[in-house]
Amino acid sequence: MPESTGECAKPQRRSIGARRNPATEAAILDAAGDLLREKGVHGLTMEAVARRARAGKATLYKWWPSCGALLIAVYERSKGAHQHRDKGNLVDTIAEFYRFVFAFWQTPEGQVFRLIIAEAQSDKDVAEALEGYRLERLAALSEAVGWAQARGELREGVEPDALADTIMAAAWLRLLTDRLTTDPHRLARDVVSGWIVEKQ
Amino acid sequence: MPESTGECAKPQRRSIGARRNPATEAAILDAAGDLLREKGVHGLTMEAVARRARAGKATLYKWWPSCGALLIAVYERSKGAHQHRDKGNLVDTIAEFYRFVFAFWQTPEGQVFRLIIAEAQSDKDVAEALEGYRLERLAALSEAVGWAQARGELREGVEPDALADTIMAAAWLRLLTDRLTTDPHRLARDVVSGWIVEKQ
DNA sequence: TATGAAACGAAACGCATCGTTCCGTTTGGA
DNA sequence: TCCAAACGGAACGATGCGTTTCGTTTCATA
Repeated sequence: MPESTGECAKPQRRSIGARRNPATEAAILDAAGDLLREKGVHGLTMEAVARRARAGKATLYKWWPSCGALLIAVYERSKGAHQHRDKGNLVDTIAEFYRFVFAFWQTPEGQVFRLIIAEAQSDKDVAEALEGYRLERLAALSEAVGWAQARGELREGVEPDALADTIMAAAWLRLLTDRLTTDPHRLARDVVSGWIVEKQ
Repeated sequence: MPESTGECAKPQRRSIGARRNPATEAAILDAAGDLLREKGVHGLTMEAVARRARAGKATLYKWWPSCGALLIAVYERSKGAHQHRDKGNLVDTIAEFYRFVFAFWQTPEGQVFRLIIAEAQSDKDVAEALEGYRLERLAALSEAVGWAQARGELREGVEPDALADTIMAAAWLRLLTDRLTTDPHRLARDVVSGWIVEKQ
């Protein structure tokens, strides 16, 4: 008895002429995302994605040359970009940031991010995409730190970029070592409060 | 023409009776390490290791049930454990720590560590081994921070464990984002100096 | 001294995925 | 009108997977 290949009830797509079919792209990314959530990284194979999306493997390889490219595309579709808001003091601002990313990273969509980091350690293309995303988020975080600095909240000589790097490092370590249940506010205090000017 | 399978000139080993052959273990770990260095993670397959070590796959699977287990074993053989030494002040102590790990992580042996972190994101056994190692190193680092605290160097309320976590996070982030050339002393200052009591 | 147990290399098994290559169909754009 | 490009589908050989079987070697036990 042939094994079920998952949901294939969708009406089969066809070429819509000499141009890319958006429905195909969507179907493939949907399939890839589902497979990731259901079976983890090792379930994300080109074969399985093609089967599930009812797409030809040639089509898959044309647009996403590798498994890593597919991984990136899946993440790009669902990545959450935290909009930093100044909570009046740095600790609360960073705590809010930690609260957001920890919550997001615990969702099926967010779980993909840790796989991206992992894949980046051996896939140059993924590493490049990750680096771009990291710098983008670092800039946003650094800006938030800058608000505190402008307010005179920070000790002299503190560089927002360096502090933002440290803040981000703490978040990544929690993600990679399965500690996303860390209390966000306490972590923010442990990482940041040393750089705040002492109250008189 | 049959393709060369690498160095197989070694005299073939045999059973030495009803006990594990140390030469076999060494040959396999050597082969695994070489493959890792030469071809990266994707070059580390059970097939290739067995071929290179002139070992049976059954032997391989008996002692290392998975690729992850092999990865751990390779790392365990060569892992460097930094012996923290108090340099008189925390920044210098941590700078020395960063200097050591960055240098080690840039060696072929040390490069394996980033692969371990990557593998741990999808392999439970590797994650467990990594967590053990992390806690061990965290304890050592925390102890070094404790020296500074005992000396009265730290601001009140600083918890050595939390600070050590932050220090380690900064190191991991540099490893995972290819920034091991970061200046160790400057990084130590950026991460740690906020927690030092202000000089009068 | 005889026998069983365990480790070893080697070969083969069926299965899955790889990345590529064809094919026939569909349809937009020149 | 016709070429070009995208599409699904099927097949290709190659490779790794994890397991099994075989014949061997030698230690440990009886």
